[in-house]
Amino acid sequence: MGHILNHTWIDIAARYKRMRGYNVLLPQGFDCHGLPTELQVERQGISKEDRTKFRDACIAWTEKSIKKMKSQFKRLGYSADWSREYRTMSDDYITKVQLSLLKFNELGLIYRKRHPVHYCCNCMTALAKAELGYLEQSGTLSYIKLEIDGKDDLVIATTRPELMCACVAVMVHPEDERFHKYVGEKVRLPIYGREVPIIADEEVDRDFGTGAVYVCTYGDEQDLKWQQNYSLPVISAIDKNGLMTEDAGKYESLSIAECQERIIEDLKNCGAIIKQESISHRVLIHAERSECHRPVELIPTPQWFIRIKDGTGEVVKAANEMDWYPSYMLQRLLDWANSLEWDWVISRQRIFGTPIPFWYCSKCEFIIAPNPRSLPVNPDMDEPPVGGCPHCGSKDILGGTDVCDCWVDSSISPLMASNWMGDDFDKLYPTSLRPQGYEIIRTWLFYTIFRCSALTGEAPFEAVLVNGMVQGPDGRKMSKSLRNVIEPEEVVKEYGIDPVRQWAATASLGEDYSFEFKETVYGKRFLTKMWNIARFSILHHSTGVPKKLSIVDQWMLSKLNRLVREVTYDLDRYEFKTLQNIRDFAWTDLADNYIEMTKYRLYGNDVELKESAQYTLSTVIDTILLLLSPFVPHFTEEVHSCFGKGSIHLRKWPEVDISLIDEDVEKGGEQIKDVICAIRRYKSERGMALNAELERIEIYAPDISWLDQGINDLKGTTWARNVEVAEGIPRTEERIVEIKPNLSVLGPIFKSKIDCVIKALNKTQNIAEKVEMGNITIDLDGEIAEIDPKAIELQKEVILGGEAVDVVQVGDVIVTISR
RNA sequence: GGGCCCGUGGUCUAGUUGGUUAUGACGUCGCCUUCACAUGGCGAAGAUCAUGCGUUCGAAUCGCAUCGGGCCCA
Repeated sequence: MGHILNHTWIDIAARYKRMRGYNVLLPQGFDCHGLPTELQVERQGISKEDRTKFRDACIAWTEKSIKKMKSQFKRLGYSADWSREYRTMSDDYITKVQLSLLKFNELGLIYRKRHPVHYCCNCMTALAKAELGYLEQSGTLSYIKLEIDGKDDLVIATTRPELMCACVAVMVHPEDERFHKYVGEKVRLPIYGREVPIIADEEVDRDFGTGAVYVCTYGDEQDLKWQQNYSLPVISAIDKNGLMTEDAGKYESLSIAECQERIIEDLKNCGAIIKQESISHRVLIHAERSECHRPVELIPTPQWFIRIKDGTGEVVKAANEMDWYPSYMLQRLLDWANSLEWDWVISRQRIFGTPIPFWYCSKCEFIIAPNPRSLPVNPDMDEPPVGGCPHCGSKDILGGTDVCDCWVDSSISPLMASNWMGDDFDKLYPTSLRPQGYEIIRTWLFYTIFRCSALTGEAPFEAVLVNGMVQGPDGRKMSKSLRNVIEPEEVVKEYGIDPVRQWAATASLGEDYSFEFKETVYGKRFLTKMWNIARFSILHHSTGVPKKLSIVDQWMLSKLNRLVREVTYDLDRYEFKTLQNIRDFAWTDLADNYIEMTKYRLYGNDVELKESAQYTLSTVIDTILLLLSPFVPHFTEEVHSCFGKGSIHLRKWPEVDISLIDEDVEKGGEQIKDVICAIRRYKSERGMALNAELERIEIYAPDISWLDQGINDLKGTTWARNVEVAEGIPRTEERIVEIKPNLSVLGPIFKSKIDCVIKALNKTQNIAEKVEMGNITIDLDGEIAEIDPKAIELQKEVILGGEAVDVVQVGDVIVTISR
């Protein structure tokens, strides 16, 4: 459903822009590489031993998924330029990704360095964060005494004494008075005899253990952070087989558990352990998407990096120059960019991905890039591009099995969509609009702006459109365990795709949105209603231009043009929920009011009146279909074909005719409509048929100029034999029940005295007369104040004057009805 | 712990340059076969606008705090 939301939005935008005369390129590609696919293939029982076979299985699985997604997009009516479809696993795409990395290397933005990865020694594999989980376990917390200068000592608490050999510092809290005097000193490690510094840092938890903690490379991610922040050395205690390294000294080659047992014994023997207690703590394990559930180690391994930290300034500048919908989403990117602490680790120890296209010298670590003409390359299989290291001459040139983080692929997709290195690139780049879920602003969007700007000198898009997450009908995140997952297929099967598109259109920018069946129910009902409106219109369709339009026609056309103006304004801002304005107009203004008010003309014999109604109705339905066509393309195409005008999707967006928008006309039409509605309601309340005849209605209003023009409409629509319109009030009495001061006018004038003003107005005698005379003065504790009569509205109540008529009141219009 | 966002009738939702009676849908209830439409029409009930304090003549709307939820990050 997330894809449906996102793709409906961009499709509406594309269709709208095409109608506005733009030559739109709507590309679609598929991001193929990544962990989920590998896990799917593993689940099929295909082993990673044979990397080529495993990769082929991933490709096959992905092709199947793409086929399914593509058919979903096509069913949606997604108007992509399929001839430009790209797939990140294709040779062509891989070539461009590798080329982009070659260029980054020329710019000096690529480097190789040891960096810890989460590693499962049981499965012998590096893990992504998505595969990790925490397990609450009981363990032993050991209090270990460390000597300072041979005279004083400091006690730390740890659950991992076996990592002692990798200890590079001891941390305390800067405000912890117990340790003030030690900060800057060094402690000596027992058994190893090495000295490490004592450092103060605010992130130390003073309440845990003794308030002093040792940093090992690496016990956990906090250790990593401290190691980086204080540029501490890195010592590896554990190898990929889960055995202690030579740095562990006499414990070398022992397993982690054996080492722990032995070192505790040795520490006890030398008196370094002063206390042990059992605690419950969280242990990082290989938990998600796996049955392994064994603890995970952080093991320093050579990784490839892109130097990104120094480039954040340019990303911030580019982001600031883009249009953001909604605007506040820019803040997320800026916040992330400005708080970036590390460079981007782009290598992954996986199989299904773009190979890192570099070799390196085993002696001097010099990075060796292939000739761009030889791309795509796979350093795992291909011969190195040189016989010896250009830097030190060593013949020992190594490739590797690392592949790229999948964001490396997708972060050049705007270049791929714009045919990078191709002949029309300058015409297509930068792209206009990027749709995006808010959850990957800090990854995809950030990397994309950075990479594309670095490669072309220009930001990849002019505007960013951010959507929220789709939630289940219960308002919670869709998840299999909550059993609230809705598949698009089941919804489409029941309601059709256009109601689903309507659901997507009414979501707010950047906000989470629940999928609800009632929305598609409403969407489908609207289409049924619209279908019937269209059917009615076809019966009365005419292409003739009338000599004269009635007040009701002018009212309708004014409201129609106002609608076109509003919808155009909204769509220019990607406010797709403006669909609701179109639906309200079609249902209420057009179907309930205009059509009902014109039936008497359409079925009548007066040719002139009939022609003007036919013309107006035809114009309105045609315009509404155009406005709806980006939202419900299948439905509008079908209806449009019934009018015999070819494809609606080749037509232009309606122009606003400002000359037809007239506030006075609208007020007049509204008054006629309100009277008619009141009489329909009157009939309904009394159980009368709407086409029941009435003997006579008399309409009284302060200003009858508009009602006078609508007298035929009033008569024809209410089925009254006689209609009279008169100024003033009928032979009834009216009483003022309430004075309604306009606070938005009087408030700013009188401010805190407004309460006194209202009281004084309520006390004023003959207020109705004074309002009509245009002269109101009130006494505010001796101070005389003048009030503008326009700021006062009188609420009147009509009292029957003894005659056998019913009275209906609409605003300041009074209608008497004789049955 | 940090950043951003959200909290409006039973459910979902519109509305934030402060201003008169808070929008609509779904659901509920009542009435109506009417010449496009019963997949419809007309009407009714239903809201302490999360809570508290503040700014203001006036707060769903602005500020602060609290509670609850989401996403990303640590």
